[in-house]
Amino acid sequence: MTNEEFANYLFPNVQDVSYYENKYKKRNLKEGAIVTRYAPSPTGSIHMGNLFQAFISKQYARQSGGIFFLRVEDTDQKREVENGIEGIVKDVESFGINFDEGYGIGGEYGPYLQSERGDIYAAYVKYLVAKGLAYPCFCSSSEIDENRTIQESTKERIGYYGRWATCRDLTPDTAKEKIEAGNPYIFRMKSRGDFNKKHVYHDAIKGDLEYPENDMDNVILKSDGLPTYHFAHAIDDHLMGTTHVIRGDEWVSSLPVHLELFDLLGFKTPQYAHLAPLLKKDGDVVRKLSKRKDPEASVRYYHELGIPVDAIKLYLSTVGNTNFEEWYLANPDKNITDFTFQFDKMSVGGTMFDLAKLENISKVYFSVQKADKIYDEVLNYSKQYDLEFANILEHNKDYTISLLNIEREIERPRKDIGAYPSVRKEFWYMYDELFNKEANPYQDIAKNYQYDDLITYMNTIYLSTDTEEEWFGKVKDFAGTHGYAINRKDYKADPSSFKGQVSDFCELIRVMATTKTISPNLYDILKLLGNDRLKKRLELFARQK
RNA sequence: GGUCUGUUGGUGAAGCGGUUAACACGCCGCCCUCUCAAGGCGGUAUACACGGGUCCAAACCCCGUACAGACUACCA
Repeated sequence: MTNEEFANYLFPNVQDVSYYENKYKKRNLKEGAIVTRYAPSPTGSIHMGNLFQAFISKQYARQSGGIFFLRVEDTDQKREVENGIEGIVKDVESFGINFDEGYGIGGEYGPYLQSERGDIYAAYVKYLVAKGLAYPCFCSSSEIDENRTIQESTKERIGYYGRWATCRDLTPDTAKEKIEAGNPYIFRMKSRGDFNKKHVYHDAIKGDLEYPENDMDNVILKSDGLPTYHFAHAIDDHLMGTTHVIRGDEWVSSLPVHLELFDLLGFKTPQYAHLAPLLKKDGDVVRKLSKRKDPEASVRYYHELGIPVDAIKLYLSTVGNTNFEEWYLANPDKNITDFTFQFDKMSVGGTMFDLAKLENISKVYFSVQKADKIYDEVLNYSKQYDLEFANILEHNKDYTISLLNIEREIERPRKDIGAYPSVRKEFWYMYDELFNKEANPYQDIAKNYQYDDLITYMNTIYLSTDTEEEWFGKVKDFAGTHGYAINRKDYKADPSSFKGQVSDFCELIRVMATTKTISPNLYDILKLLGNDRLKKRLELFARQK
C-alpha cells in the first residue's frame, strides 16, 4: 500500500487541498500592507497582556492599510468557558479595538472558529500523509509517560523523536491493520529535522534568534479530531493570509516546530514578532503579570478604577514603542493613530507594568481634555459606580463644567485628575450636597487660624464684581494693614514682626471655603461658590475658634 | 535535565566597537508664585551582573559563571 492509497483509506471523503488553496484567494492589498490577527482561546476574559497584543496588532494593520481579524482558537474543549468568546470580544471592544473581519463579523476567509474548520484540517493531514510527512500514532499516554520517565533518568531530551518515535516507521499496511483492530490513534507530523543543526531566524521584535532544528514528531490532530495549536496556526494563518504573527514570547520556543510545519506543508512562513511579557515586581522578585494573582492584570479592573480607555491606550503605546512617549509629549495635540509604530522600537526583554506611570499618563491625558467631555465621561462612570454623585452631577451640569474649567485651557493645565472618581474625591467640597453631609467639614483642621481677621475681611470686602487682579489687590491691601507681610523679602528679613505672609492669609480663606489647604485657583473657587454660600461656610468655620 | 532569551543609576530607558554612558521620572537647593501643580536655573547619583578572551580600543563581539524569564502536553 502506498502512502497515497493509505491517505485515501484514512480520509475518503475529504477535499483536495487545492480546493482550499483556490477558495481562499490571496488578499488583494497594497504593497506593504500588514495582515494581523487576534486569536484568543475562549476562556472568558482577557488580561492586560492580551489587550496589549490585540492593540499592537491592530495598530500595525491599521497604519499599513492592512487587515486585522479575529480568529477564535477553541480547539481545547476542556478549557472552554461558557460565553467565553463573548466576554473576550466585549473586553477588547471596550477599548475601541475592533476587527475588520472575523468571528461574529464575517469575511471571506472563514469560518473563523477553529472548531468549524475540521474539514480543512483533515484535508491537509491527508495531504501530508500522502506525501509521507505525517502518520497515525497508536502510542497510549501511558507509553508516552514511560518513555518520559526513562528519558528523565538517562538525562536524554524528553519527547517523541528519533528512536522514541516508534510509530513513525510503521508501514501503511501495519498501520491499517492496527486501525482495523480498533486501536485508537492520533496524527503526528513526521519531522525531517536534525536537532544538532542550528539556524538563525530574524524575529521582527527580538532580532536574530538562534535555534536548533525541530526533530519532534509533534501531534497535529488530536484524538477528538481537532488540530493542535501548532497545526491550526500553520493552516489558518496560511489560508487567512496573515503576514505578521504578533504573539506572546512564550511561543518563541515552539518557533522551530512552526517553521518546520510551514516547510512540510509547502507554505510561505509569515513574519513572526514575539512580544515581551508584561512584568510585575512582587516583593523582590520580578515575574510575569498574572491573571490569577494580580487584580491589575484584569482589563476590567481599570474600568472600575475609572481610568479612561484612551489613557490606557496611551500607556500601552509607551510600553509598545520606547520612543512613543517622547513623541507624544512633543505632540500633545496629536492622536495615537498619527504615530507609526516600529517593530525594532519594541522592548525585547520584559516590560515592567507600572501603575504609577499609568496614573501619571492618565493625569496628563485629563489635563488636555475639554471640561464638557470630562463631565460627560465622569457622569457616565458615576451612573455605573456612584449613583449619588451621578445625581449631583446631573443637577449641576454647567456648574461642574465651570469647575472643571478652572486652570484648564491654558498652556500648562492642572494635573489633579487621574481617574473619573478623582473629581468627587478632589472637589466634593464644591457641592453643598456633599459639604453639608459632613457633620463638621472642618474637623481635621488642626492649625490655629486668625479667625477674627478672616471675619473682618469677609464682612468688609467679599467678592463683589472684582476681576482677579482687583480682588487680589484688595486681599493684599487688607493683609498688609492687618499684620501680614505683603512681600516675601520683608517677611524673610524679620518673620517675627508679622502674623505671616499674604500666602498665609490666602490659606485662611482657602481653608474656610474648601476645608483644604490645597485647591485650584482661589479666585475662581470663591467666585463659583458665591457670596451667599461663602457666608454660610464662614459662619460654620468661625465656630471652630 | 534540555532549548531559547534577557541582565545599563532608586525606576523607566538610549546606546549596536572609540560618548564627559543621553534622556525622563524621582530626590535636593534656589527663583517665581495666593496653595498645590506647572515652569525656570542648578545639583544629585559608587549605573553597563560577574570572570575570562579578541582588539590599538569593548556596555557593545566571543567563551564561561550567576541570577531571572519562557518553553519542554492529545493547553493554547
